[in-house]
Amino acid sequence: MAAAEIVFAEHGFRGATVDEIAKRADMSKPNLLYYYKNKETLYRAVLGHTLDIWLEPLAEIDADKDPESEIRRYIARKLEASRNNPHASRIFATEMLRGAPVLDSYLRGELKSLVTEKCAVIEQWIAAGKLAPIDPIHLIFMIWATTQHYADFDVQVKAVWGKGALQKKEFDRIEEAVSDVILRGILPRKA
Amino acid sequence: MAAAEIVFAEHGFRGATVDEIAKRADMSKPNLLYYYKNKETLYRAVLGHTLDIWLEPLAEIDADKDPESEIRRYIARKLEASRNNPHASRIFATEMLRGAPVLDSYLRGELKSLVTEKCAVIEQWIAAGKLAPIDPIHLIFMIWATTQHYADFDVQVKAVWGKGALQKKEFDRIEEAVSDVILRGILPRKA
DNA sequence: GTTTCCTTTGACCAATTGATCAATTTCTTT
DNA sequence: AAAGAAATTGATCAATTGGTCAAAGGAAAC
Repeated sequence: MAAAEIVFAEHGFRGATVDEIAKRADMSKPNLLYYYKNKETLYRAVLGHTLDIWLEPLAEIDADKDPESEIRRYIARKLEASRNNPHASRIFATEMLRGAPVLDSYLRGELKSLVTEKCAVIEQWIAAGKLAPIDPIHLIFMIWATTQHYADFDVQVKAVWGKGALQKKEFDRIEEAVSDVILRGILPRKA
Repeated sequence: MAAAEIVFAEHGFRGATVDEIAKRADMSKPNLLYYYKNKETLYRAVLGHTLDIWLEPLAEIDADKDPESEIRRYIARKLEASRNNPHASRIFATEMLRGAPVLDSYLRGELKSLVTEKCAVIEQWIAAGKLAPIDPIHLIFMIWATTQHYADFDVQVKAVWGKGALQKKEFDRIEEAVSDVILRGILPRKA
């Protein structure tokens, strides 16, 4: 699974080869296909693991708590997930790039309902004057985009930022910078 | 080229097949290879086209003008590029995902210098009290991430937002939402 | 020790892949 | 219309692909 994650993340479903995955897992190709009957089964297994990581943090947002801490925590969690599991993030990206043939129903179903639900929470916060009047869905997209960027475009970030591998230290700076801009952007101005 | 863009965008370099590109361009495979001697040459040609679109908007940021209009315009331009050329955006993404073997030197060279230059501009604005003290590079990353998200994760956006194809109307709403949050996030508060 | 079941693999298969080539068609130039 | 250049393709190649299979290896049960 770990080997498959790496290869699928780098080359997408079609670009990945069963042989490369097998070699990376130090086993023969037939042996790999003994546990997963074909490439797609393996892909779906990996993708399933990916989804859990992806979905979890959003579900935790609590309407009863205060928006600043909730959103700050959400951004932190998302960045943490990107750091701890960059391959999962990238596999998700390749799946989206090819039009999400496998995840399509998940997107329209589970994910959409969860997002709708959390959008309502944000609207509630806005109505209570705790947030500036923004479009909730784009706020969510912004957080997704930004946090995933550091995993998916890791090479670009490293090259342009001039850092080597991004360590916890770098991610802490990222978290601070991202949270600050977004929260300043959505919290109502003091009277 | 247009056909190649589509196929490379969907499946990445390794996942794309010369045959599929040829068929999409209504020509035979040998005929395609008559103009581009191999798959990689074709890929590099497409990628070159991509880069122009990618780099251009950033270069336009002008230190002498006011940050609000400059950044608003940059976001608008980036979103426009994502809308007009979603495949370019996606090809760039697949290239990053596989570790940028082709673009690596570009990232460390041309792109890095341009970013460094524009970071200095932003620092200048901050020093002049025209912007809140933020980390310029993360602001740039945020803008890149967010604007590209709507092209690269198009399926996800459509599925979750519940829209069909994203038209100009949708992109106008996106532009407004994104610009508002980011600008509120970085402009200094009125005294 | 031997039988049974799970695991592993080398050899192999058909299909697909990127790429070549000779032969043909189409277009340009005269 | 003839000659030459450019464009196009069917046939073909070796290599790689996803996947199968029969046989061998290893661990647990008896």
